[in-house]
Amino acid sequence: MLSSSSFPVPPSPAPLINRCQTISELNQIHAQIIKSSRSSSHPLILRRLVALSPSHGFTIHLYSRWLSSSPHLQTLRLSLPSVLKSCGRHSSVEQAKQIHGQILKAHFQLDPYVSNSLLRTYFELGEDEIAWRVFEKMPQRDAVSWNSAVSGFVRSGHFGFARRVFDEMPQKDLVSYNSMVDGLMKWNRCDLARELFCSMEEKDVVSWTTMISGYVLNFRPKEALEVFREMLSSGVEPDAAAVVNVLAAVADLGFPEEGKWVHAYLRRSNIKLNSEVLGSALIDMYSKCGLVTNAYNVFRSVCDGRRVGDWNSMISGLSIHGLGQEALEIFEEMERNKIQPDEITFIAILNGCSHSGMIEEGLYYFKLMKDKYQIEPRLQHYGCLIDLFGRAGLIEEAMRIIGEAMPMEPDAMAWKSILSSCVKYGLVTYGEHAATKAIDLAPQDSSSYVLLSNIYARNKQWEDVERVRELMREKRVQKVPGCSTVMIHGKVHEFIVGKEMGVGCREVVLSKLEEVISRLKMEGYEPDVTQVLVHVGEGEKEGLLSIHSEKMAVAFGLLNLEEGSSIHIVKNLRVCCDCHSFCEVVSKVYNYEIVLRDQNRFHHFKGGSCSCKGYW
DNA sequence: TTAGGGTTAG
Repeated sequence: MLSSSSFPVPPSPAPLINRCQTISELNQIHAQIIKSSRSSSHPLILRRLVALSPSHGFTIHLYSRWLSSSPHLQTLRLSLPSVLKSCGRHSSVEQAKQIHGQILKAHFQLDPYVSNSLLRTYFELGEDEIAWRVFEKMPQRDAVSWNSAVSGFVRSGHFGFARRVFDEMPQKDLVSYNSMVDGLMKWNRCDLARELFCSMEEKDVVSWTTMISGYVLNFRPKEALEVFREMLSSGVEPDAAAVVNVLAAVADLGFPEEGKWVHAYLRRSNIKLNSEVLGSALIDMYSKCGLVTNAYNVFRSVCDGRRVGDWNSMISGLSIHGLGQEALEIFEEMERNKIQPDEITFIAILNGCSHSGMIEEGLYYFKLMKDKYQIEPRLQHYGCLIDLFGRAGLIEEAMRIIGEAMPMEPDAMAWKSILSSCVKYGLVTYGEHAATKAIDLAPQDSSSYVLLSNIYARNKQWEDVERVRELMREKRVQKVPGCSTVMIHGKVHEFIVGKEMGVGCREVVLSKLEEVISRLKMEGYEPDVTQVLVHVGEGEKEGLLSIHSEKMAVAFGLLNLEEGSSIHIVKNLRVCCDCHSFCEVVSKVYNYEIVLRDQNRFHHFKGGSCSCKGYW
């Protein structure tokens, strides 16, 4: 450790302060500054302190100490934004109000620089009404004040107010437009956002990134990529934030071609690859596109092993590929390297355990999280435990988590997790109970109804199946149609249940499928006709089942790709049992590898078996 | 330097 005397304070200590990476480094410089009684450096110290995000208590302590030494007004003025920022970040409403009082006492409310910080802090604390009063009472509003009000209301979800402030603004600049476009996107109004964006005379990298992230947010990754291409041709150079969003769009789509191109673009660009979150975005993109080896290579080469997010992305990537053991090894390496795991790390770990059927390990890490790392398990962690037991068929243990172990009320997701395990193991009574709870909590979510009706159908309770259908009609719940996409020679083809394909395409695909199914039957494949929502004649049912979107995608792949190659499919819902065994047999009989990403995870079918080993 | 876009999550 360096002694404080080895840090002579230069004429301007700013560069030294900003270079501090740890609180103790900062403390040493602080000691020097106090000795040289250069109190004008206090605001810089405070700003760096907040950037290093220590405890809020420490920030307040330091600030109060300065306050009691009656600093110059200018010193106080420059310190206020940092202290307020800390209050906002640590949800300290009372402290913020106290500082508000001090501001009024010193008449700083006349100063937009100070009032704007106050405004932002109240929005961040969820105190919209106070924020609005501060805004209304401001004797002088500058561009920052107006823009803070717009973005404050956008963030808090009061879009109506954001629009009003935006419309009333005396002068709009780029920041105002970008905030408004962002608000429209967050409010799911892609069309209006696009319109406003197009009307802008000047667009900077933030404007383009706002559009890209907005489309990603609204589950429209294709449009996000189109905007990125437009951006490149318009001559605006992307930065790290832009690329992170583009990678998120590629990860959503699930086909790596575009992602590889973005990665190559990054290497050529001036963007620093190991900066901030780019590494974890790349890892995530490769894992979600099925290339977990590429993800691993990025993790080893691009990332420096210091950011918890990189580790989390890697663990989560291995987990969704069913590589639970490998995920645990990465976690152990993380512990050896003294990287502090966070709550996301444990969600990824627990998810990995549940996708690999590792019950003992899952329970061990759940305990480790609480005991060693003092991370209080949240709803999501309990959800993972429920999933862990449920997937393994241990429904009673899963129910015990809900009934006894967790201190909070289960959400719809927890009940749906129980429900889908009941479908898998044919447990009608538990399934009915879980479905009732899930529907209660999320009445518009069609999946609970569909799962319940599948349990009944499997048990041949056709009247109950009809009852569920009636309930759906009553509540106007629309079933989400299954959709599978497959990439053939660089072009994405989409198959949606109940939606017409291109002219002639349907006939070709269906006749191929028919041929495939009859060949598979000779190899022992028996279509499982129980997972159909509608009760119809046996022959008809088989027909309905055969058009699940992933089957069409497989048939299309067989038609267009050479034997021995890999068919890469992305599906929006969870794969059903029948399609799962269909893919298994296809991979053996036809000698194709099938890589299928469903709603939850990856299935790699090869030589008649699947990497998920039945855990999905 | 008080205002706008940023990864990992059952």
